[in-house]
Amino acid sequence: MNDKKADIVAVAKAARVSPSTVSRSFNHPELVKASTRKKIDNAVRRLGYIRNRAAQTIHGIRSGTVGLIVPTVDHTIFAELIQSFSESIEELGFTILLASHAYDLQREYVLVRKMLEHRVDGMALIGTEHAAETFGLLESQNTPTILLWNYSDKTPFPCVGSDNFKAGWLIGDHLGRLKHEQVAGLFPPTAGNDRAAERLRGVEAALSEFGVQIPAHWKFETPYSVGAAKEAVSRLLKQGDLPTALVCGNDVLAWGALHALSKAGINVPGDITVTGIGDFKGSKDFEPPLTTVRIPARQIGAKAAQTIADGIISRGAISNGEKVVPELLIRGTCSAN
Amino acid sequence: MNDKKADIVAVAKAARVSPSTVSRSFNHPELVKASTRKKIDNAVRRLGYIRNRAAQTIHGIRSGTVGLIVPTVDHTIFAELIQSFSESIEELGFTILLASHAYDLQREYVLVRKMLEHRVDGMALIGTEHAAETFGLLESQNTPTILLWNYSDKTPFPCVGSDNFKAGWLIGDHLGRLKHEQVAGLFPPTAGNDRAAERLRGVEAALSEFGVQIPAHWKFETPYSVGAAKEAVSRLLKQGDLPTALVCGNDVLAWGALHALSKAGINVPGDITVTGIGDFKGSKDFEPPLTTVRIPARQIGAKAAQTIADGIISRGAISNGEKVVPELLIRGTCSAN
DNA sequence: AATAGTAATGCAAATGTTTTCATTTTCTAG
DNA sequence: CTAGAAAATGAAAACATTTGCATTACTATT
Repeated sequence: MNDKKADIVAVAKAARVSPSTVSRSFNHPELVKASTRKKIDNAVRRLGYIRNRAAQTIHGIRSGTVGLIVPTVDHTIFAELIQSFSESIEELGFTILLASHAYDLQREYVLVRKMLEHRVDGMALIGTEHAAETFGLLESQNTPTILLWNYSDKTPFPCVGSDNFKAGWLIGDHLGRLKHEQVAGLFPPTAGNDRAAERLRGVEAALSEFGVQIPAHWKFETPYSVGAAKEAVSRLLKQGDLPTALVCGNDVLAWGALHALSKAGINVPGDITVTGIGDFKGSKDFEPPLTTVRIPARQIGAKAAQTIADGIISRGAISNGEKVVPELLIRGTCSAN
Repeated sequence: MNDKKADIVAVAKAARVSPSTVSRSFNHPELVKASTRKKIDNAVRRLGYIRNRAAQTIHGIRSGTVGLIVPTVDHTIFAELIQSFSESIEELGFTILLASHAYDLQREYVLVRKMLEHRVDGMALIGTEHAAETFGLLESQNTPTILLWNYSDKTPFPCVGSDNFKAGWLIGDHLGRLKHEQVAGLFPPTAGNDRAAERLRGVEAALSEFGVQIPAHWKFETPYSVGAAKEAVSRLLKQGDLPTALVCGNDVLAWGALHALSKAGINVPGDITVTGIGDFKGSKDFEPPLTTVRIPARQIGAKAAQTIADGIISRGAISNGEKVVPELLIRGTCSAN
């Protein structure tokens, strides 16, 4: 009986009104008499009718979706961001179309195209560095777009994010003040990752104000993983001489470093100072608690959702984004030299 | 010039063919002459035309989207799963619609409805426990649906997941063999979380075969977070007498426990044995490395994507799901009593 | 009781595609 | 060359909605 399709016209028939009235009763309920509305609601329930967004979208009505493309989901950084973005955007009545590009900006372009085919109402991308075609495409379709996580004012679309240079700088400056001169660095690959690149620049800039440099043999580039960081630090330890401080490009790398040091019986912060960036979940409760820079993912996600929703509703005219301020969190892994 | 909309008919006009031909050239290129195809491709490029999925979907053509609803994105467990599911499903030509319900099954129902409005081709949900209406809805629309992460054969839809009871059992059994008799437990809330509940049951079942029980004052229920676990274990330590083993419902809780013990100067595994479940990223490289049960998130995600895609393509007739076997990983945090 | 004004509804066109069927074009072979 | 087959294209209907405009049904006022 109900394994036939349930259109709006089936509903109309069942409620003994015209399809137009049914449609109106959904979209402009104030225009239809209460008693009629009740008849329609009953019919809807009886037939198990579910509205068809696709058929609405065709009329230039918003699709109610927002595209979100991240490098990967399973880095703590992004997971937290996605979660808060998703919560807020749902709250605002949209649904997320999600995809990941594994730091391949060409793949990102393809994904953006795909989302545009789905007629997303807006797009959110991570970072400020993207293929020129990606920007071009988004501009030509004038899709409200927002850049997350990093901040810059030289981008074609507004950003909601932190100043990653500043984040790195805070660490470098802190270490400088603590009189560290023998500093090692552990950073993720910077290709296709403007966030990491900026942080490293920031650290180095601040340190150089104190006349300190990270020597080449103490610069380690490792993938984003506890294991890789642990292994890299073990390598560093084998080199013999120990730096007095180890700067890590993000908290996950710092965790790995701390494990390696713990394994080697080296005391933190007694023998060596360690810092992270990001203040991921768990860093506060690490033992010892990790000194790091807070980049408030939840706040960025929520603000971004709000901004993009505004942009969608006001047809394209997106407000100016927001620069959220990174904050140095001094905890247990640092000591003066 | 191109700020007008770019339809298929605009393209047709520009290429001097009929809309039908343009459509065909996209969907059945073998039916249109190579030279014509080239003309069309040029026109497409010139006008910056992007296909409209919504308009296709209206014809009963697949929307190319799959809904994925998780309790939350920012738990390591789910992040890893989402990532691999997303990679695989993209590979197969679909895009994910993502939402989270924060362990509120009623909210989940609402989200499923919303996704059905978007005419997702399939749905993936976490766990086997869902609102009756949710199952009813999915059945009545006969949307290919798959249940992830947990496994059971009493569900209306196929599952791809692990036997969480077995996972818990492996831990309990291992501890029993190691002759532990004083066992404490640290578990997440089990309401709306069949996975956690099953694991706890499994642990207790295995222990009881050795005549061991977890006494009430050593049962701790804490939210999923390193901080909460750390705090709970600190409380346990204050109670005075120490168990010989501490079973944690998942690796994150185990991390928190290890930090608390480290802080208190209690040696693991010398003074106390600690176990996790899940084998999250980082557990292997913890110091000491965490004994846990591997539940292969990536494998589950990939298999699930494959299964749901098959189900979609073969119109509903979903194959039988898959039970992936949990595996005990004996690492550094356990010792015999 | 008639009229004006408003509230409620219906009709039909429009939205951007795909697809069936019919028609035209091209090719092959006799 | 031409018949016939095969290949390529086009016309029009269909898909599930929304909406502008026209119509009908009420309500209140005289």
